[in-house]
Amino acid sequence: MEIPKISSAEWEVLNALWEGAPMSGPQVFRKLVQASGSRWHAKTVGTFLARLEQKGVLEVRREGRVNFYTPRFSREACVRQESESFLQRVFRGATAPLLAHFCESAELSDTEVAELRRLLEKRKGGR
Amino acid sequence: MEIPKISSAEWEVLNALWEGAPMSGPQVFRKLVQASGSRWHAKTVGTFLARLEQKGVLEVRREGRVNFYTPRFSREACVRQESESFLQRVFRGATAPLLAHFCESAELSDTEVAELRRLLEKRKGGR
DNA sequence: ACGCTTTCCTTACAAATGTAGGAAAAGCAT
DNA sequence: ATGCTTTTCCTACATTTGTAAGGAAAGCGT
Repeated sequence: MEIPKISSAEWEVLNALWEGAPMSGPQVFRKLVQASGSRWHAKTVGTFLARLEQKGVLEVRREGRVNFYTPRFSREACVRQESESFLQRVFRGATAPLLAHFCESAELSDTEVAELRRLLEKRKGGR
Repeated sequence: MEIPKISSAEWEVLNALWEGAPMSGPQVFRKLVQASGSRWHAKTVGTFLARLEQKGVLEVRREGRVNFYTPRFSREACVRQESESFLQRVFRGATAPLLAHFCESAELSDTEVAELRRLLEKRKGGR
């Protein structure tokens, strides 16, 4: 259940896979190009997929001569882990300043603001 | 004005320096031990300091045989840069889900909750 | 049956990162 | 003066990360 360290490039690959896994190498590659005009060569994406499998982050199912990859960990679990590490590293564990920072720097729609206020409301008085 | 990429270990060193720079190598080392029971050898901390200077992140003033280090960039500027990169990597640029995540996972005092609600309030209707 | 295309697997290599050790210089204690 | 201590500077080395190239195998078109 230990989630290995996921590098920056690997996050992009995973982000592609979390919407729409299982995907083959070329599918992931095309998705990355589509989604974010990926700067990587198809071969490079292949390397990332192989490494993620090595690390145990992806599961591979072979179909004919094609590999299909699926994340072994949920996006939520990975987000949780990475967020915790970010919180410690950059905000020394203090969540309130982190929230303040993103509240101030962000573009938020009125709807989003309302939603967040509701979330905070709920915690009122709860630990 | 370009802030170089700062690694995880380097962040810890910088965090020490931002409270109480300028500091000598040994001072930083002791602070890290004190503050977070640092796992690093004094030599290791020395390497980090040297690298940060190489990268142009720290300024050195020599006093006798001792080096005193000071960050060249404000904590705020570095936090801004790192936060942006985290936002893109993990939340694909969507601030609202990020806020929601930390709102839910955090321990927040009533005072902090109130403060944050005030921050959100202020943005109501503003971009 | 033969070559083109696709997909994978193996290997490569430079830069960044974590983790120090050893030597050198310089001051302190005696 | 001499040796112990402190602090820096240079060097080292394994691992991880970014970035692919080259060759192999297998299916497709003719």
